[in-house]
Parts: sequence; structure tokens; C-alpha cells
Amino acid sequence: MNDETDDEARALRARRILDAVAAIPRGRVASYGAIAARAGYPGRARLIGRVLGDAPDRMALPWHRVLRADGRIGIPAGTQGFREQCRRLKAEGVTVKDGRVPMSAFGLDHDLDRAIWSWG
DNA sequence: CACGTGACCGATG
DNA sequence: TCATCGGCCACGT
Repeated sequence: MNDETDDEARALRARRILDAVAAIPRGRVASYGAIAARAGYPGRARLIGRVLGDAPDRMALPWHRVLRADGRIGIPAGTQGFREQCRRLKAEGVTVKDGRVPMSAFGLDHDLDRAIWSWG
């Protein structure tokens, strides 16, 4: 009897998280933790990876714009997904070197800093 | 119910 | 930069 409620909760979580991912602007990136917080689940970064992994790949979603907090790609190196993520990021002008993106230049907080402090 | 695993993170050494 | 640790927690076994 609880199953339905659980499924609903899961669906809600996924929706909020996927929405947050979808909100990342083209050419920018965000960390799993940042997405978790934005979706309303602070401290639960692992949840994002799980949801993205479960999401149907046919879904048009900028999942490739989600990286680890240090800028490295979260997917294990050498996998198809890893290569795909590199490809997609480069395709939209994001610098990827050795499976890593300079968050200082492409992270969302950089936009905030620039807007608030008029940097760059 | 216990345990291992993982597309995580921040602090610490 | 790398290694470890404690925290986080859904899932499969």
C-alpha cells in the first residue's frame, strides 16, 4: 500500500532534480551538489547521479553539464558515457581537458560573481 | 536486517 | 595532488 506513495515521492524527486538540471544554461556547468541544493535536497549530491543514471537517455536533458564539485566528469573514465559527455561539452564551447572542466570559468557561481561584483 | 556500492562532498593531512 | 574519513542515502543482494 505504501508502494504508490513511494513511487510518487521518487517521481517528485526526479522531477525537481531533472528540472534543476534542465535549468543549467548552455555552455555552463554545475556540480552534483549544487543541483541537489537547487532542487531542494542539500547535502544529497549522490541522489543526482542516481536520478540521472535512471533517466531514459532519450530524454532531451543537458545531463552533460553536471560535473563533480572539482570539475571532473563523474562518469567513470573510459566508458561510453564519459566520452559522450566530453563530446557534448566541447560541442557547446566548454573546455574539457583530461576529463575535467575549469569550474572557475564555466561554473554558475562565476556568473553570479560577475553579476554582483562586475568582474570580467 | 546487514552489507557493499556508487555519475558525491568537504575537511584534513 | 593524492589518500582517508565521516556524512549522505537509494538499491541490490
